[in-house]
Amino acid sequence: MVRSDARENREKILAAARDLFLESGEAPSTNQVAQRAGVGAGTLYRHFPTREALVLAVYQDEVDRIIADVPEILARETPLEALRLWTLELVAGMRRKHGLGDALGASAHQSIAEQTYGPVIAAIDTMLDAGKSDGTIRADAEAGDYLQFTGALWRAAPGPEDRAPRMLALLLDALRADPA
Amino acid sequence: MVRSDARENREKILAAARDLFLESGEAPSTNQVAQRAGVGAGTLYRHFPTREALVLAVYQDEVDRIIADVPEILARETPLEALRLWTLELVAGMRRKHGLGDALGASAHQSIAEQTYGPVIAAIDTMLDAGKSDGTIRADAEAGDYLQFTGALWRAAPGPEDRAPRMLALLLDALRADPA
DNA sequence: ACCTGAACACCGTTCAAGT
DNA sequence: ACCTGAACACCGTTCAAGT
Repeated sequence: MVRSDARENREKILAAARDLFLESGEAPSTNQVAQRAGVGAGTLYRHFPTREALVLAVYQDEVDRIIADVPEILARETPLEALRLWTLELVAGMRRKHGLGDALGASAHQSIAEQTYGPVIAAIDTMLDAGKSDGTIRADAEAGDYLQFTGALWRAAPGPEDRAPRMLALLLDALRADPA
Repeated sequence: MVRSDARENREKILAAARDLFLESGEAPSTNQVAQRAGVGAGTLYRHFPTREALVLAVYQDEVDRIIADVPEILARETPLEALRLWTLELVAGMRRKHGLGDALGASAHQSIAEQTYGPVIAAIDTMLDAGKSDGTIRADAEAGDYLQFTGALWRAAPGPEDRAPRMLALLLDALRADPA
């Protein structure tokens, strides 16, 4: 049985992590998060056994929200255009949450990627398959490769000029089926 | 005047950082590096005022080595093929040094990217320009966008199967000039 | 059952004291 | 001029003691 105070604490911790990150743009320390949430450090570690688990939970939320948009976009746009619009959303979302994983280390990053991998791949596959069916997307396009490429898009810092839209156009050019 | 012991210490510290990283695959702490190099912590900070500066120095070495290969490759290969071979080298080099920057944080990552940016862009431009001149590479190809995309290649973990060669082929397809 | 918060081992960095 | 290494403030994580 989960006590209601435990459930509330979990939410308070997640909210504190999100808020602190939004305020500073830097990944907050676990002790900072616990203090902001008004709980002891041990309580944080009861709910999230490791810093990685806490960051993962925040990411998962964002990714779920973005994935949920796919059916609607695909219903009203052509497959390639749906892919373009959705990818811009993904890029914006990843940029929002990015710094969170900064203090994490390679293996932690990888396990986070693995946890969120399946659903995102499924979302991309939905759009790729639609394009392969109507002949607008080349048949050998791979969702895994595509996802990997999107990483390059949100890492392109939008300084004076955002490279992402132009890079995305180039990438979609590569995916377009030959008119042959 | 730089004393010879100071010059030697600089080299010892860099070598220690490289060795420790090679052994563990994880970014070593500055105190670990100082101990391995056989110098005090303060000496390390005299030569590299910040952890970031130390990591940057190790990266710079690797990048310089890779850039130096461009003229030779371009002399014996077609521009697109030179770009392909050189990019595979870059991917291998980046994968070798990657974990080093793990503990660094977004702003440090960015300043490292900026420091190494110019020479790498120049190297890519050499190859792109060669291809634009002979009409094999589309005229609107951008070195900055290309470099950004290569980040997605070396981040593609070579697990059971390395995605990088196939992703690179797709990317080069996009750069190829229309036969129109 | 769940919580608190002092404590642990470690981190990057500093600085007084030495040569 | 350059070096050493103890010390500082902080980190992620643990665990005895409380309710």
